[in-house]
Amino acid sequence: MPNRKRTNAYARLDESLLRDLPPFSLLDDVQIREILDLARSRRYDAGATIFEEGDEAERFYLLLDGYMRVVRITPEGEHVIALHIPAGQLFGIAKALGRDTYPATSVTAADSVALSWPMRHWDDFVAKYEGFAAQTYKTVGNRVGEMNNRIVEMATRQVEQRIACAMLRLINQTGRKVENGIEIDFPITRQDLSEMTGSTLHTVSRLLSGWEKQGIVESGRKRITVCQPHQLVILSGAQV
Amino acid sequence: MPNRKRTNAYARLDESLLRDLPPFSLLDDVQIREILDLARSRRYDAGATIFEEGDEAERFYLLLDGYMRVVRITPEGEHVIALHIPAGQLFGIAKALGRDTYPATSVTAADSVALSWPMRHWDDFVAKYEGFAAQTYKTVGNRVGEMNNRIVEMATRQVEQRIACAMLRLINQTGRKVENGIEIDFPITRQDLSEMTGSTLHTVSRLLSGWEKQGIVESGRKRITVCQPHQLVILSGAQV
DNA sequence: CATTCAATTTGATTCAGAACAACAAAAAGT
DNA sequence: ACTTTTTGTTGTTCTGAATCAAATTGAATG
Repeated sequence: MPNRKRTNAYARLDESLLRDLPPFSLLDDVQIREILDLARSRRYDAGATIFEEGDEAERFYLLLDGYMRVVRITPEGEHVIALHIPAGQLFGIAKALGRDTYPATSVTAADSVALSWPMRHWDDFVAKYEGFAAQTYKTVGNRVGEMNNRIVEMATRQVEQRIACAMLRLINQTGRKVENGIEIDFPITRQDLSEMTGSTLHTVSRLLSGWEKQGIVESGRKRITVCQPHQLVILSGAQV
Repeated sequence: MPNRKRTNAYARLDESLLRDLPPFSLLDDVQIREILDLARSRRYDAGATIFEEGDEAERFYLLLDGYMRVVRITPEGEHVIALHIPAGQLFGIAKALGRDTYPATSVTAADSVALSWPMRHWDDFVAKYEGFAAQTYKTVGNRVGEMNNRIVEMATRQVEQRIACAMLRLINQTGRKVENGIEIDFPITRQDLSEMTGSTLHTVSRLLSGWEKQGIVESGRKRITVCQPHQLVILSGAQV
């Protein structure tokens, strides 16, 4: 059963929220106010499903805080994490792909806050706001690039390298500097990592144990700290 | 060394070439003439490289005839076929992804003819021609969808299923009805199939031999005919 | 027609990593 | 405090598919 728990947000909607985000970076305060007035803000608990693959694409979203993952589920029920979306990015932008339904499921990986707009405003936004379309192309382009890399990776690298790549991507996107290295800034399980790499939690667990012995990482429950990023880069076969 | 052989085209540029293609389907003959006058037409031998990953994205293309593949090459020199592009579609549309360089290499899989335009016309086209932008989004969206499927496939299916999927995709896109089944309408090697599925030519060869014994396919040098598409669907685990 | 080269087949061997299995430990409920 | 559930570890087995190694077939070339 889909997990759709949500909490209403009490976040104060302030112009400064959007001013520095790429999609709206070229707008003046009046325009930003205009956009904010159309937006709905919501808080989502970690693990909440925002929309599911195949749903009518009714709204598009901007992740203000937290972390999202784009998941696809096979007929057999296996989960594949296609992509991670860090705060500040748009998601659920089906219209930008010429689609009327969401092509994948969106699940929060951490407690998150997102703005959203009815999809009917999409064309207006594209037409009206300087650079919005261009930024959207770029976002889509980057994601296409990432997916492309994933395909190459899956086709040519073995599990250890793929997991190293996945972890490097995560610490690049959400790494938080801590005492003994860089920590992935949201709860992440071995299972998650296996769903990002097309492996099994067992294999991931073994690999992490090995890396821990070598002092490359330090991990606990739903928590991974990379102590020697450089070693991971070497293991990954570079070219992240 | 990149293989860049080309032959100049003598194809007669006729309005009817574009009239029925999605990107230009809503235009009148005057507009189409306009577009054609800006286009360059060229013929490419099978195996020709049209542009390479990382090249300055100087032109965008429309494949009129033939078949293209989008290839990525790893530092180790392994080839991964990311995508096939059938006649009638745009390619090399870096601008649509907000990029200034091509994100992958384009190689013809068969003798082909393509129109192309300088990239500086891109924004004009988007602004000027009704539906061009929308169709572009759709094209991009479809490719994103395909890539997404590839990722899921690689993460969850084993080689036999992946190869079955790849072949089904090919016969859907370019299948030509022949006496005893549907033939892939361009020269394709075991190696090609392995580069589409992240496998090896040996494994592909064995699998095809097996399928041939079962009467599912019939193959020769650079040639594959699917006699029982339905069986392939079953093998693929459906969900192509 | 002989030669060369590319594509394919097939066998033998090896091994990465999945699958299976059991247990441990932490967290969350009751 | 006790049970249940979730998450993680680790051992063992087994197999799919890569790798290694030849041989064969067919097309292209001079």
